[in-house]
Amino acid sequence: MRISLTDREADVMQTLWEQGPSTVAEVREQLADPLAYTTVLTVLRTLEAKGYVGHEAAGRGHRFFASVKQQAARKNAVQHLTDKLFKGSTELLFSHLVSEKKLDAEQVRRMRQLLAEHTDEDAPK
Amino acid sequence: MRISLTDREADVMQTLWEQGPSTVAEVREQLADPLAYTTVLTVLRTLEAKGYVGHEAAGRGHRFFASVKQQAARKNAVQHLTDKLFKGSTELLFSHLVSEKKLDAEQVRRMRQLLAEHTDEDAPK
DNA sequence: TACTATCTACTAGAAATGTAGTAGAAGGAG
DNA sequence: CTCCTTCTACTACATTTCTAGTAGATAGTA
Repeated sequence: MRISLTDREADVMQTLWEQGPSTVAEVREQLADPLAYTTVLTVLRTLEAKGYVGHEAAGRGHRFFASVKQQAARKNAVQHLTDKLFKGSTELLFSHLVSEKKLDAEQVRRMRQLLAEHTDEDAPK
Repeated sequence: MRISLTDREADVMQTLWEQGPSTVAEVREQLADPLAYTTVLTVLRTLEAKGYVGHEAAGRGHRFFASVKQQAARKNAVQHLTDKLFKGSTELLFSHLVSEKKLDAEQVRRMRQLLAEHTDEDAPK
């Protein structure tokens, strides 16, 4: 499934992923920008229409929940970015991250660690 | 300067970065999707209005050129993605790349190489 | 039961995005 | 000089994104 989120939609999905199933009011409280109640509801409805969110009755109102995984959304977004600005090359993106971001020694260490783990999995011997 | 490109704008910028200053017709030829001549011109005008592109007279027509660096655009886009879907954490993005993308041994080797170079620069001793 | 707060459904409208047509200028071909 | 091609400027319009208002249902409260 292809997942494409607008900026605002990403904000809302983020709260659902982090907080779990939530009411409109709960999502609204979590958002950094002050939006009208109905605005949040509209975004949730859009997400539901796109199939990324579902809802169930909860007392007087509804409780919304993410129906796509955060990892899937991340994968799609990274792929999109890679295609559009890095000629489809993950390595190019990686190289950009390493050289452009000012990483301190500790960060580099952790990244090396991650890579090392991955290498071991792929090429155990 | 903050740089935000739409999908189509990114396509056009890509040809300008790769091919250098180009006429509308030249940009059009480079694009993967078959767009009307005027459509390409419109996108270029939009980019110019945003300040990402400039143009100079060239015979009967114009020659357009990128006035922002590809690296700057990449940086902006990566930052945006990181903020929206990775809680602002470059490390989280990195970790996603390493674990989600199926990297072969050779790719991992090159990435380690890149990191190693970076480590040396930052912490020579 | 009447009032008030809370919620959803429906509607609305500005701005951005994506694509393209039309008119008209200009230059080369015959 | 007239015609055809090429190119820009201006206009147009559907779709998506973003934000929010209004109407009406519902449920707790006095």
